[in-house]
Order: sequence, then C-alpha cells, then structure tokens
Amino acid sequence: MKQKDKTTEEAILQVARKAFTQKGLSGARMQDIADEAGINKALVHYYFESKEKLFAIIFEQEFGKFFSNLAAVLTAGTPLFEKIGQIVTLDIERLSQFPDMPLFVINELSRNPEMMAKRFKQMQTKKVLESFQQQINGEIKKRAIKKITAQQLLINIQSLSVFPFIAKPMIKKVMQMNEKQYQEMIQLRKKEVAAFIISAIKM
Amino acid sequence: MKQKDKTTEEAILQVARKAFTQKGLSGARMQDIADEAGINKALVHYYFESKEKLFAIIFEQEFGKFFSNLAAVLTAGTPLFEKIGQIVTLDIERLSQFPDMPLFVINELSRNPEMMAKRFKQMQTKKVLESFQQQINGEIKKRAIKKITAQQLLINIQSLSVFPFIAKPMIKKVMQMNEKQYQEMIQLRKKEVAAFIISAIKM
DNA sequence: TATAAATTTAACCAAATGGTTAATTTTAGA
DNA sequence: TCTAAAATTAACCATTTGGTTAAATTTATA
Repeated sequence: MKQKDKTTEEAILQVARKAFTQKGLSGARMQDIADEAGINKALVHYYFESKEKLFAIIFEQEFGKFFSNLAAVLTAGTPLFEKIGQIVTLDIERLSQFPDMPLFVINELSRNPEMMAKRFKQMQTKKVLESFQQQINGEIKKRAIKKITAQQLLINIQSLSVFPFIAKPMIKKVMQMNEKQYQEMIQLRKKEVAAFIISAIKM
Repeated sequence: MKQKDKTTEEAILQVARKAFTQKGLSGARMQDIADEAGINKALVHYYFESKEKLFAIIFEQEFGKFFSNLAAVLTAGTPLFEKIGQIVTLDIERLSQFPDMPLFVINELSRNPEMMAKRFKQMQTKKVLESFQQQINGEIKKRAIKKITAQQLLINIQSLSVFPFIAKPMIKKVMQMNEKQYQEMIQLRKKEVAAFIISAIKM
C-alpha cells in the first residue's frame, strides 16, 4: 500500500483549476483534465468522484482567495486612509497572481448562488461590516471624510480594484493596449486607486 | 410562400438571448431554446444554422449595448463634470434594464477575444479616446482637476458603474442584502458614483 | 383552386461527455 | 519475498448534444 502519493492528486487539482477558471464548469472537459494531467480519466474519478465534486473543491479554494485577509485588514485598528491603501494593494497584488479568479468566482456564483451558502455561514461578515462602519462613522463625525456608508465605500474599493481584471480583454481591445501596456496600467493603479478613493471621500 | 413571419424568428432570438446570457455559450442548450420557444429544434437550425451562428448574433447585439451612446457622450461638447454624470446615469440605467449583459459579454469575450475583432474595427475608439483626453488635459491645465489619464478615468467610471451589476450575487451574499435592498443600493449609486468621481478628481 | 415555395415536425445520427467496471500494475510492509 | 492495499488503465456504457433528413403542413399567389 503506497503511502498517499500527493503528486497525482495535486496534478489533477492544478490542471482542473486552470480548466475550470478558464472555461467554467460546463465548458471544462474531464477528458482534457485527465489528458493534461497525463493520466487516465478514470483516475480523476478515483480521486474526486465527480466533475461537480472536483469543481466544488476548486471553487471553494478560489472563492477563499477573495476574502482571505480582507476581513483581517478591515477589522484591524489601522487608520482609515492607510487601511484603504492596504486593501487596494492586497487586492491588486492577489489579482495579479490569479487573474482568472474573480471572473470565475463571480460567473459560477451567478449561475448557482447557493454555491456559497455553506462556506459562507462561517464567515461572520456582519461583524466585519459593522466594525468598518464604526470606523467610518468616527471619521465622518470628526469631519475627516464625507458622509458615506461602509457598504458603498467597500463596493467602490472593490469595483476599482477588481473590475480592471475582470474586463481585461475588453479594456485591451477598447483602449488598444498590448499585454505590456495593460500590465503597466495595472501597476499604476496600485498607487492611483487608493489616492483616488481617499481624494473622493476626504473633506 | 408565406411572407416572412418574424414572430418565430424573434421568439427564438428572445429565448436564446435569455439562455445564452444566463448560461453562456457552452451552458445553453439548443433543445431548451427550442422548447421554450415552443417549436421544434430543427426549426432553430432552419432559421439560424448553428448554435455558434445564433450565439454570434446575440453576442453582437448585447455587445453593442455596451458602447451605444457612450462614444456620443464622450465626444460631445458637454463640460467634464456634467459628462461624468451622464455616463454614470447612462450606464446604470442601461444595466438596470439588462443586468445579465455585462457578465455575459465579458465572460464570452475572455473565452474568445477574437469575437469582437470584426465588429470592433468599425468603431473608431482611438478618436473618441483622444478627444476625451483633450478635454481632460484642458481641465488639468486650468487646474480644475488633478492629473489623470483619460484611460484611468474611464476605467474608474466603468468600474464603479458596471462592477456592482457583475458582482450582484456576491454583493448580496456578503452584505446580506435582499433583492429590494440591492436595488435601493443601485439606485443610490446613480447619484453617488458621479459625485464620488468628481470629488476624487476635483482640485 | 392548384401549386410551388416556405415553414414546421418527427425521427434519426454521430460525436462528445461524464461516469463505471473489471483487470493490471505498483508499492508498502509483514 | 509474498501479499494485500492502493494506484492506474483500457474498454465500456448510457445520456446528452448539436445537427440532419425526409416527410408533412401551411400559405401566398397565379
């Protein structure tokens, strides 16, 4: 009895992640995943039972990337403006590493909103939101920033960080950028987005 | 020889649009489209030849919605701040009507970037971009706004307008909103996003 | 009304696809 | 080294899917 050989399992996951994030649940093919992993298709089922089960694992991993650290940053005692910079940097750096991730997560989530249900129960987003709202209310009372809800501010931050990755092919075509120019634009945003947001809310 | 009866063809298009925008190219089923249109599957092929051809028609229509009017607004002689308000309102109102459209377009575009090629040659985005950049440069020189490129400003505007629609299921879950609360949030943004952007770039 | 074109359908078909099974090979450990 | 468990494969299978075909029905109009 061979000790659990992780490499095959990991190879499948790695290849499956690429397939699913690029082609989605219905577009990905089990045969392709097996081929690219250099194994038999039955072996994929041996390790992961079904396409849906395999997909669920990938989805949960990718979905996790969306929120890992975010809650920590949001609830920390950091001053607001600094915090905004942290979130933007965190987002853009993570998205530069996993550019397919947000479209994949959002896409599959909008096809099947229940997908998140289980995993989501554990993350107590309400508390995170409330603590962030407290901080914002404090700044508003101090007349340091304009009136805004934590909701709208968070949506703005995520919009400005995430959308350019989701809309990459669109942006490249419309603005007639090549890959290098696109990457430069993204790098620029790491600094400019935070400044943009702070400038927008500062009194 | 019956005069061309538009209703069947239109019924197919209507049902196909729903299927494709909700499930994507690979997720949609020709049989489902036929069923929902109340006709035989062969009739779908009779009118549109193949799934790909039918999809292409839908895609072009939806894609067009992205840009119709935008170029006109961008190149008009309207003052910058007013123009920003116009774009945001235009975007959010159109997206409220066709909420599935942006995710559909972006999603399929990222799977097949060539899809736009033909259609795109005709739209002279370069001139639109340049004219908008002129206006921005003028405002910067007048010290009316901070330094920013037309590219980054446009990306910011579109990010703030479009992302909340793309990320709808995500936002609803994370912020624990019901449909009504989500719609209210969107309505609020119609006013707040423009103000946010203007405040961000104003000197 | 006769007819030819246009429309619509039922019945198929071949390929693709997710999944299974039974047999084979590899491997850990007694 | 023998053996039983684990890993891997080849060959299938049933279903789904996009697409086709030939026949039936409807319809405009000569």
